[in-house]
Amino acid sequence: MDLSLKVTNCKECIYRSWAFKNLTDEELRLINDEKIEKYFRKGDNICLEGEPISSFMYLQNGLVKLYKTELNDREHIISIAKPNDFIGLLSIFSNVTHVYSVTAIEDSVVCFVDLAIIKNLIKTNGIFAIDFFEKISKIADSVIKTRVDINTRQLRGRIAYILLLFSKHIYNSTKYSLPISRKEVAELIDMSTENVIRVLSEFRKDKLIQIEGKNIEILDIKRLERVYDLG
Amino acid sequence: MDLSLKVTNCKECIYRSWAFKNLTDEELRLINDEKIEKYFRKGDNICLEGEPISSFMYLQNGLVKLYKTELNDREHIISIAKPNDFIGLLSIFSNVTHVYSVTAIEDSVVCFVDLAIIKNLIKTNGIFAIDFFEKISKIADSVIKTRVDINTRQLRGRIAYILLLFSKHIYNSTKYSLPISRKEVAELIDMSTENVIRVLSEFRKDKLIQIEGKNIEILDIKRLERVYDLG
DNA sequence: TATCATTAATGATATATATCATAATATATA
DNA sequence: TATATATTATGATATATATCATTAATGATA
Repeated sequence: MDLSLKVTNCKECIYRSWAFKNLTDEELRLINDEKIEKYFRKGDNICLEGEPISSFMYLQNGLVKLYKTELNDREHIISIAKPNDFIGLLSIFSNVTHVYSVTAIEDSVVCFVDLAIIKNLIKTNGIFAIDFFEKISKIADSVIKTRVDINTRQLRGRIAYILLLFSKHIYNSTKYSLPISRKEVAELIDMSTENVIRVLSEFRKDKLIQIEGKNIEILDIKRLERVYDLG
Repeated sequence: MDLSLKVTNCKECIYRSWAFKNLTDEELRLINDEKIEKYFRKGDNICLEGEPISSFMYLQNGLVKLYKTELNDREHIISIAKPNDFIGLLSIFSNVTHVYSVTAIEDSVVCFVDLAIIKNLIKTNGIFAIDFFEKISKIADSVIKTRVDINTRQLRGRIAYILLLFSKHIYNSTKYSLPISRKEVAELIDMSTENVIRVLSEFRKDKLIQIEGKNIEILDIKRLERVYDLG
């Protein structure tokens, strides 16, 4: 799909029903007129840590990573956002500058809506406000849960977690192409790149998965889930 | 202080100016009439994972821990909440049951306000809605940041982090009584109890801190910060 | 006060994980 | 296409951390 050819009208956006369902036609037209839809190639930066926040960002298509650059300029991935996620997490309310950087890990489409418009909708449309916060809270809550789930497990449990995450929550299939490198997996679950590779090889030898480069196929999801549960 | 003798009027509550500043007298009276102020002794449960959420909970006084019980029924502490924090984090918008358990680690006072009242204020008072989310977002954001900061460091850096956290963000002093056991510190930063004790002893030998049971005094905060920065 | 249970402390050992080294493969770039 | 660069892969080794064992200290309870 050549994303650069597609322009979406908010009214017809398949995600509208979820995030922006409680808007009047008038309010929706306002967003549609003001929104900017941008296309990013894999590897493109969407925003950088420290830059001022001016827009509410909504991932319409693709996949992006949210990450921080540590003191030793190692990168640390906080989470992977999928279509329908709000990319800026809660920072848009709690900060004036971006707390994380965001980069496309697949070709992606991001909708930018001026923050002032969103804030004004929250002020003037109470039903929208409640729905909006419900949505944004779920995403933030799941980021916290993910961090805890990862931290309380060791290598094998963490790798199992990641494999299941992509399978269940992102691609909805036991067969997919891993969108990030082994190094990025390491940055996401706080382990060394070598050990990510090693554990993946172990899983292959154990017939839990099949690997060919980026292509992953989960062969025994029940056993993989048990590896995750055991930590 | 015998907390059980004190009852606070919302209008005079010292925290009101921050969280509930944009309410009319009428709205404030509604909260004041409906709120329930409960007193908890150290060790008392305030809410348990899985229980239905019916109130918005606000820590007026004391200190509490938010934690999850893992499969192996080890407890894992997500964060420590201090006066002025919203205890339920974002779950009140994203869930119908509590995602974490909350227990007092010092004698504490919690205000319970019926969720329906808060949600109604969000719907009808736009300025309040914005302020409220700003506040709640900051707390959730800082929980995420803390988790990342801890996970990207190893033992010495993590212990330094905890010592500095209590000093800077909770007690505002380099000398304080640690409100949690070594075991709970371990549950908060994902390391073994023995190693928590060991690293604390190391820090004592290095003249970074002085310890007498629960009493901690940071002797060289600059060096302790460097230990944290180095990871 | 005596007794029990919990917490703190420390050493020895086992295990988990990171780092270093090297090679093979894949991917980008000129 | 050739060359450089990054990624994947695996083994050997060093380091970090957990676990086990034991004792001391502290706090709770009768």
